[in-house]
Amino acid sequence: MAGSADGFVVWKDFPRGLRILILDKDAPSAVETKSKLEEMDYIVSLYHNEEDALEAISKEAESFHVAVVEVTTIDSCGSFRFLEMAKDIPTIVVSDVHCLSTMMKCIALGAAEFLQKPVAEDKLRNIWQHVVHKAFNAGGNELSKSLKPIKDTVVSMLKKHSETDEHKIKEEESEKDDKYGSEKTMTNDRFSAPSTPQPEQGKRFPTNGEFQEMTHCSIAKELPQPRKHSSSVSKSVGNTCDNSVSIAISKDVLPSKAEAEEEVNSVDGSKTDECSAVKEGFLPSHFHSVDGLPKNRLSHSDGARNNRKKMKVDWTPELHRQFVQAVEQLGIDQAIPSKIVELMKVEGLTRHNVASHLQVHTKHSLLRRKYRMHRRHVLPKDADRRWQADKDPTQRGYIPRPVLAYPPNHPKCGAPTNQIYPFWVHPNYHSHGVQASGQAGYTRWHPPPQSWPWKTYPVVHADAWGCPVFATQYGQYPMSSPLQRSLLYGDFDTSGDRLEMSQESYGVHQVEEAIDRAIKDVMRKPRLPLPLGLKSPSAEAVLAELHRQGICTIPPSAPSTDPPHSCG
DNA sequence: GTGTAAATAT
DNA sequence: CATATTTACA
Repeated sequence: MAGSADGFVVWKDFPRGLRILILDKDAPSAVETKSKLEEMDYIVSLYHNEEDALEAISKEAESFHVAVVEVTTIDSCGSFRFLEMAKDIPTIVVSDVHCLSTMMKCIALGAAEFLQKPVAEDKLRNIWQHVVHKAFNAGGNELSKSLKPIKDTVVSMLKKHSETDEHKIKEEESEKDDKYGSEKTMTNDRFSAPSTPQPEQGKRFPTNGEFQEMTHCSIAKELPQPRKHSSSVSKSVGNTCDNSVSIAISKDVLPSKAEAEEEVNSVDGSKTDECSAVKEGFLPSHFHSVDGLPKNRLSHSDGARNNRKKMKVDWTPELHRQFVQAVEQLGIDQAIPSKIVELMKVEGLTRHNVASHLQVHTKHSLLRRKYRMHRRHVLPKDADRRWQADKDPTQRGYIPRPVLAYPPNHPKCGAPTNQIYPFWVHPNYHSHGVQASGQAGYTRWHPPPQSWPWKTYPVVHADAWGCPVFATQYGQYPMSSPLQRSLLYGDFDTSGDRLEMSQESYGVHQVEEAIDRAIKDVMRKPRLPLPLGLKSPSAEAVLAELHRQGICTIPPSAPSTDPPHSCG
């Protein structure tokens, strides 16, 4: 059944046509198994004694892709012998024996899996997995001729695995789905072999208290039989809903070693889902360390569900990190989804994914929202152009921008910062805060009243947030680094990002974080009617929070609030 | 394509 | 129940 072209053979309808050898003395059950397998389009050869079986495989090593042998309490020697002799063929042992030691022995002898009889149809159906496994783990050198095409096929499928393949796969799936749905895999007993390396979303396996960066597959929950096995890499066949292309390999790796190994990789074309299968770098290495950027990986490897439904991106700290980096590199006014995606160079990650992420991590912060609003209204104008003009990507990827303000007291803010924006600085600020703190160089930036961001947010009503509290705060602190950075970092642990933000943005970061929290805090307590309420309480809360955070730079700008001047 | 808000899934 | 993601829209 294997499409026979030469060189790169692609197995059409892959599992179909796989040759299976059955060694079973128990005629009845063996015959039954045989017929079942044949129904599944496998080519089956049944042998009743190891002699014949061994002879068969010895004659032509390539004759079979998988072997299914029975082991009985009475006479298991033959089977054991077969196991020993047929190391080259993935062998599944089926048996009535529930003896752990026997099972172990079989496995030790090389059995790919030990299945209790009666063997569920699912197991049989997915028997091909062993072949694929073998194909990918045989170690490129000794890839038998029969395995080669399989590997090629799988790789091929994984590569494109886009629309095209899904069709075929889908067909098969559909027909299987039905069956799966009704047939409960009878888990024979607690000793039953590990079933299917289920594309199980590698729920993170905590690794030495460290971060876990493993493949995280996102699979739809439509798994017929959501069985969970933690076996990350195993030789087992079971029911996989996604036959064919989803080989999810989860590995427990130490973060540090991350570099050494390739991460998930995915098919680039597909926008909805990708497969991740990486092992020994067999898969097309879609990764490329990007300049500057740390190696990119899409941690959210995803079980490529046949149904190109939707996959969820697992924003692991790592991924997020990349995201942040991209954003900061782009600079605030260029940090748009599409560009971020590009920069991230994470395969499979879509613009949408990024957009969402961006949204969340920004929405999260009212500040950011304000910024956005602001940007939207202001940037398009000349102010924007001016900035754009200075654009100089060479500078560490940042786009230098006019310094608008310095935080009067913040130590870290003295350094020249290249990205300071006149964020949501309320007009009043200019008359109060600026003056007070002597921000001489503050650019004249008076956005038209209508463009004030917070007018849109009842919660952040101007009356409430009127510069006194927030605007002022912000006016005080320079956004020394891309705003995103701060905000984004605020959401995640920044432990590893210090490098980047060390000199200039650290303080800012804290400030923003503090403010962010304060806002959150306040908003959580809707004591007063939002439209006009927040004012006093919010100011207090914010200030308090700021203080608590050690931010002591509260300029004398808040008319309604007693401006705490400094603290420690 | 972008930015949001609403819907949903977790 | 809150958060995180996706989907739908402007």
